[in-house]
Amino acid sequence: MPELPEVETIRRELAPRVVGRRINEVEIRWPGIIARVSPDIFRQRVQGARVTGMGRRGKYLLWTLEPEGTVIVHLRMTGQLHHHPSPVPGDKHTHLIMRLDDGSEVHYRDVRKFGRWYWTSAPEEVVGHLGPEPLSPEWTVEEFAAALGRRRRPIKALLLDQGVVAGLGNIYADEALFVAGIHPLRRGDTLHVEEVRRLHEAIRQVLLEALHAGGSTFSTYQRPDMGEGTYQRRHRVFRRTGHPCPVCGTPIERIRVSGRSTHFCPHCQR
DNA sequence: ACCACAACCTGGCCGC
DNA sequence: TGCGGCCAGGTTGTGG
Repeated sequence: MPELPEVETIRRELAPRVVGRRINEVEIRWPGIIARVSPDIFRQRVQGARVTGMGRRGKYLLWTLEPEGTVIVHLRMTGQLHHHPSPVPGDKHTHLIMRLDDGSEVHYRDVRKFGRWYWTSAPEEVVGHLGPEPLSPEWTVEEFAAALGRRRRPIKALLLDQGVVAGLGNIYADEALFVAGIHPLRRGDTLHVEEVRRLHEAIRQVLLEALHAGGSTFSTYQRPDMGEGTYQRRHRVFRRTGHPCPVCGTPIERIRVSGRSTHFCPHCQR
């Protein structure tokens, strides 16, 4: 489940291989992954364009094209991007192949086909609903507090709301709440200033730690060079139900919050 | 405005 | 061994 650290890792590995290259051909094997425009239009707009930059907003990867437009990719649950120096056939889960002008290929694999590819001349129409970037210095405690202060939903649900802050998913929401010592069912509007400050810092800390580890690798996430992230080894609570809390030893509990499995320490997160 | 839940998909796992 | 059913979780859409 690629979240911000995984998408940023992918961006860093893919960009040097792709930026500056011309996209000679786009092969779409599963048209359902193309959103907003028809697969034919997508192919027309992308084929022949040159990639001049690769950026990220939240969990979205943005490829800037010349002469016009932006390709935006969201990997959702199981999407993977791989770069191959020379042509390979792909497998039954390979749904899109880009052939570049140096003979290399970018392959998109997605077992569950939830991921989406966009072409747009107005990226804000796709990513404009996103809240601030948590690793940007412009994301302040004050802004975070303002986004939480009026909300009655559980803090776990608010962290997963991409309009509150962009890029957190189930893993890093649970990890950040643990580091901040906040119970996932606390209502947003009941957090004290000090707790908001701790959570703001915890979010940045776990995202940066994960980024330095190359993200978390489960069966469904791989880096473009086929390497693996290692942050899953350092998860404190996520998918560690019954294991001892790394701080106090109390068994980690699992509950459902807003329909999502949620892991926490009942002693450290009251 | 708020919330719950289904839908999108498939593979892995569990129990029988 | 095989089969049915459930679960995983990001996002959108629907309905209460």
